[in-house]
Amino acid sequence: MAARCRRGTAGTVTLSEIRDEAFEQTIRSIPRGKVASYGRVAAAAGYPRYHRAVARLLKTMIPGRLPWQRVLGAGGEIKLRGTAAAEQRLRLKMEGVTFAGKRVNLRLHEHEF
DNA sequence: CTTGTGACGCATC
DNA sequence: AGATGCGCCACAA
Repeated sequence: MAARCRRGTAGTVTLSEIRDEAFEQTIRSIPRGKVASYGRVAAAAGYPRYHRAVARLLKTMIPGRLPWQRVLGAGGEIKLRGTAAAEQRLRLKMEGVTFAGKRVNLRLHEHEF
């Protein structure tokens, strides 16, 4: 997939856009019923230490095109607040993801990249 | 250029 | 379990 450059202003592709692209693909690679932490997604995409960038992406994209619900905090904890957290939890349960109280059973659902 | 803030992560208390 | 502190990166003011 190398013929998809040219975006942003005047055909330039920023590094952040490249990372976002990698993050998106990585998130999409998480199969149904599996989950991964922000840090794991970042590392799997080839950018360790960029976990915060992953969080920022998910927040900004506000996507219906990514399985955002499969991205959790380290330890399988949902890092959202209020209704959003409830929704994520519901969507995960619909996929068959089981919870141990407040957190996901990573032993069963953590995705290996 | 410096600060503050954030869907974060990890060690420590 | 909840609170703090430090590290990390991006971005707005």
